Amino acid sequence: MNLLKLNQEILIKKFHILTLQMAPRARKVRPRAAKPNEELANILLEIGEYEKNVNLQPFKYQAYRRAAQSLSEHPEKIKRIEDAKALKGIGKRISEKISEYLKTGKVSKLMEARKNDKSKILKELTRVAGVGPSHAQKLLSEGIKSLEDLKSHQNLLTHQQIIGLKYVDDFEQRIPRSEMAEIEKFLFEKIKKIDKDYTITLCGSYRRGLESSGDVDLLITHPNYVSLRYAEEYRLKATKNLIIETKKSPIDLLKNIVNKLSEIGFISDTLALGETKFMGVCKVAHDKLHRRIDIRLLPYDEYYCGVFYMTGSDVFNRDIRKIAKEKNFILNEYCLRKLNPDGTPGKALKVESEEDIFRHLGIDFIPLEERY
DNA sequence: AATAGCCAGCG
DNA sequence: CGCTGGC
Repeated sequence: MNLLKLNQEILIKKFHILTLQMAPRARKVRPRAAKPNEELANILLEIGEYEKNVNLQPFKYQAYRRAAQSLSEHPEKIKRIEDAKALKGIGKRISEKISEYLKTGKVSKLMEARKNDKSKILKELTRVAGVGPSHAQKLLSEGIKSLEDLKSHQNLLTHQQIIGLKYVDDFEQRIPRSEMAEIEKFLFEKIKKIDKDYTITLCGSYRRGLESSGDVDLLITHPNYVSLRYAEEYRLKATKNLIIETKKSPIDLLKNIVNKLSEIGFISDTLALGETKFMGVCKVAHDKLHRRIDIRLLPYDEYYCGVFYMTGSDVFNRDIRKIAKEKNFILNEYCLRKLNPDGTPGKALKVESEEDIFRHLGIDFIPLEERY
């Protein structure tokens, strides 16, 4: 009996009942404070989008987003500029905008951006999935001014963008929780039929219990696929039954699923398909819209760090990673490691559930519904 | 200096 | 191959 087999059996036993990580019931009451600064926050967000899409300034966009986030979380209406400056993420330039807003009720930079034709067109073009600020500028320079123009000049688009254009309207619609649950059930049944050892988890806001989601984010794993780190630690050798990450043997674990889901008509389009990541389009029933779906294959030993990370929220992830750092751990998408006195990371800790992450960090488990 | 890494497409 | 863009 080799070590691998033993390990696998233990893991499989342990994981079997958890194979489908059921998402929690929807939040009953979302503890939602009033948002007295929402208008201001939205103005900043809009300026941020302008910086990103028109001025190609993604970092300014991030800065505006952070500021907007601070403001919308702040429970009291900002009346004086000093109150705003005290919030995190609000520095000199942004507080100037807030000052102007407090005095006049508007921000001239935004007013100019709104009446700027170029920015209107770029905003319209970037509605297409796969068209970012850079492509949008290029399209504009070739005379494309609207989605209508794009429809008649598809030769200017990549395959991804053609699909994005085809479904622009669908992709802008949120996915109701009930439909997410239907998708989850469907995927579970179909994937288990391919191979019962697959573990699958629908992550993102759905897993946190929100009433709607932007897209479908599915993580999958299989005991036959482990990380290189894990293989080295247990001195595992790749075999026909064990695939080790980064060993250049083709991994079919994802493709098998994608092929099957395409065959039965659930997946309608493929945007990108590699060995570990699929991006595409799905539709769960005729009366439903087309939805963006990502499927990621993770090594078995890294699964729960991945699930934790992909469940978010991103703000929550940042907070937890900070706590980890304070306690001399380093947490990322793949693993949790204790830092040595010299600051280098030690061996990956065993993480076989999300609870393990909290346990290692010495903090109480934070329920899915509370991960803002 | 800013999240990170996968995939497509291009030269 | 390495780079860029998008997500």
